[in-house]
Amino acid sequence: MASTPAQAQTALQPPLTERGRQKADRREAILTAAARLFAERGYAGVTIEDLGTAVGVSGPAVYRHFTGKSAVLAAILEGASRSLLDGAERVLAEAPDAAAALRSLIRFHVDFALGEADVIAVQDRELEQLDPGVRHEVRSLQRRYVERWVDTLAELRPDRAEVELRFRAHAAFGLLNSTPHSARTPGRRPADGTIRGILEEMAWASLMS
Amino acid sequence: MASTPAQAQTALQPPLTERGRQKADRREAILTAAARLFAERGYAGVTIEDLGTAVGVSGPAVYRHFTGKSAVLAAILEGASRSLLDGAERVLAEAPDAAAALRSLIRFHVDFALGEADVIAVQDRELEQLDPGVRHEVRSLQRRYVERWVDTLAELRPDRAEVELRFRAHAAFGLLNSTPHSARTPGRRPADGTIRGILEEMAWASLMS
DNA sequence: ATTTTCGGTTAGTGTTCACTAACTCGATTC
DNA sequence: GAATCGAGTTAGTGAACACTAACCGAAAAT
Repeated sequence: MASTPAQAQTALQPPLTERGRQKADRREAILTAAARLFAERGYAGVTIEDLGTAVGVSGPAVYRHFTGKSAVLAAILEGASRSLLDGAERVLAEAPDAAAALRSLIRFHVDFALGEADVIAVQDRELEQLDPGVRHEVRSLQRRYVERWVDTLAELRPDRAEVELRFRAHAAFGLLNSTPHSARTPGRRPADGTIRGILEEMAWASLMS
Repeated sequence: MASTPAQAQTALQPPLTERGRQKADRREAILTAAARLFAERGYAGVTIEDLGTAVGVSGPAVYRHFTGKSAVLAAILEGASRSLLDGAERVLAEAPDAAAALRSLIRFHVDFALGEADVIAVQDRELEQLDPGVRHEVRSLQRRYVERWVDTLAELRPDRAEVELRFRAHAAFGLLNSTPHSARTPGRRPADGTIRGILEEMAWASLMS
């Protein structure tokens, strides 16, 4: 998951002490383990005890890092949507034209979906489990991410209505986010390098068709 | 529990009596309501009491129709995967050539995804919650459905490896099944007729690119 | 007309689980 | 070196919930 988006949950000023660093590490470990477990068994199928055990502490120790189970989910989803938006903006800033921009957006999203498959699976499935406040925040970040795609698409296809472009972007996300799903099914897949190319090709073709 | 893999949903011999018909109706009502609720709040977020209330009875009456909560989910997912497979076979039997077959498969899947959005959402998300026996059965049905797509694609693109075609089919399902997801987000969408055309176009373009 | 069947009811029961309480002990601070 | 802090521990606690028990009354079977 990396990035630790902005301020979010890590203390405003992480004290540079030994204990402070270990605490930050453990927090990160919990988030990684939680993403994997939530992706595998669903948010409701994972207990606080499971989260602790997964990082070598037991049960209530998790409350030293998060105010509750839903806060863990919130941190994962908020981090993911923030990373996505940040990445899109970084990518767009460097693109010389709209065609290159779309190519880069697709490539970035493919990288994210393959690299953070657990997080993607959780984001797709457990949005409704969030507390209303955080859910609204995550939705807002996601909406802004989509708008970056729509703006880019609008440059390439000014003939199409914005609602259609938005709809197409969502469909493309469904396509690109399919790997975390099918990764769970035990079917054989092409090699990782090959997958990347296929996904990029399919996404481009579907969006520009 | 459950462990009624085969005959499952419709009774072996639906007795033509009054009570028998009412029972079948109620069973169907529970399944419909359950699909909607599971799609909205997730399998674990719905109680047996909720299921009863949704059809006007209360709580334990559901056990007169299903052996337990997981049996309700099993009936939904088994019914869905069976409908999909049956539909694909019906459609393929009538197609004059591979191109028409793929067009029909896509159209059929779009219809299903738009018509049974709740079921699709549940199938995507709650497969892991099934008891192992039923999960295996559903997986098997899904696999056979995918194979229909792969066989059709293989006729059209004999140059491509089967693993690639299978992977592309999965990605296309992600694209086509995105509407039940985005239906939940409150973004404005194109009219229903328009959606159909766009999805078909995108799916075709991505598969054949 | 009598008996049986069965879909419904309300009232438990046992378990699981998020979260809290009280305490421990090494690292940090003074 | 003494005082404090805070991340960890184990032992509850209370609520939610899947499922069972016991009963009821109308439809179905005899």
